Amino acid sequence: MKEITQTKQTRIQREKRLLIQNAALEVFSEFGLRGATLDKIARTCGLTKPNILYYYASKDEIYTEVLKSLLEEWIRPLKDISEQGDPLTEILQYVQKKLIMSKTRKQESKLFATEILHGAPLTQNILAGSLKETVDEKVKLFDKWISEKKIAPVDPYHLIFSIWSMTQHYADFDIQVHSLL
Amino acid sequence: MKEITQTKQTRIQREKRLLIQNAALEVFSEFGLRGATLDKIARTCGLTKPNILYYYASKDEIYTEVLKSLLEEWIRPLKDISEQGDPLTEILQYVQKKLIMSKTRKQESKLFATEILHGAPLTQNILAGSLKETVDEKVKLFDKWISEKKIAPVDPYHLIFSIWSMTQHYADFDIQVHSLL
DNA sequence: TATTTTTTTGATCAAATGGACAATTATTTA
DNA sequence: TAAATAATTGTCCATTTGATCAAAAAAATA
Repeated sequence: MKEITQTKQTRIQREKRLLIQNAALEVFSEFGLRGATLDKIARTCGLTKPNILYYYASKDEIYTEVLKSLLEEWIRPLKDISEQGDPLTEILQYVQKKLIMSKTRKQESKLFATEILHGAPLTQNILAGSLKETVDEKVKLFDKWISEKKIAPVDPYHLIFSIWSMTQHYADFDIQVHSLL
Repeated sequence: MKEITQTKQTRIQREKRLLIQNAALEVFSEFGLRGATLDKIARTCGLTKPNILYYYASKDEIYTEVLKSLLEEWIRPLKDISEQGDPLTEILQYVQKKLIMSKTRKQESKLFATEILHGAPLTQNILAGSLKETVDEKVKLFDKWISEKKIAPVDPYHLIFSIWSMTQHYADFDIQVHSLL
């Protein structure tokens, strides 16, 4: 199991990697990248530290993987944005979906928030990397809407980014916001 | 300089402590509590590590101190809230002031954001500790307004907390929000 | 200026931590 | 079932890092 580029994963590999990812999400979201330790992750998922490093080359690789699947999940509802619909309605619908996700997935939300607060270099890498194709399609659509003056002229990446951060925020401070208004 | 409870500080102590605090704010806001190292703080302010530990007992103490002065600064405009004025107007005025602070003090803003994301146990300690008296007065006023049904029945601490987090958020995502709207 | 006090630093320590590796065990596959 | 492959773990290592301390240097004080 040296090559990650292997096409086939064994059953055990799938299971254990998922186990590690879940534990890592929990630990990273609570302690941050630097505060999280391999020992904590290991303890959380009931594996040994070397065993974890058998599945992932490094702590950073685990973090990247977790963040990647987080972004993949968050990008998924983006696909539903339709060129046919009204731009504002379509975007608001996406916001709505994202809002629900933020509420039900607090840990992911928190991890992402920490990430953007620290400059989010990793997020941008992933967006420009493995998720590029997925995002590019909608970015084009946003650009089209912009050129047609249907929405304000913003960097589409920033637009997606903003939606994420804003919905995340409302989710995090859900209770306070509600009790206030 | 063993006793921190000393009433008199020397000129050097005042200078160096401030120097350390500024460096610490910079490093903590960029790397977080656990990501920040004494070496980084030392390098940033041009002192040696043991020298820093001559002024502060521990890394945690530096962090607490930085957060404390941050909270002190943020609480200051709270005092201007007047019992005579209209509750909503008064609170909104405070929000306005806080918003300006968030914009001009990005580092503090970021540090606080990281803090609340991680549950903010330290913030609550400080609020309930050394800043208690300062806050208590306004908390009473909020409670009064609540009993008079002039504002919604919320925990006043939560109210202050909410204002901080919300204004901080708008400050952090200033550019995106502006380009969006 | 002599003495005392404060400040600074080089050397060092212990604990934590990411990671390596060989040996062992479990699982697949032929 | 035997051989090969995959998975697991105990042990160990190097580095980082928070913290200590005694000795030296600087500053304040008498």
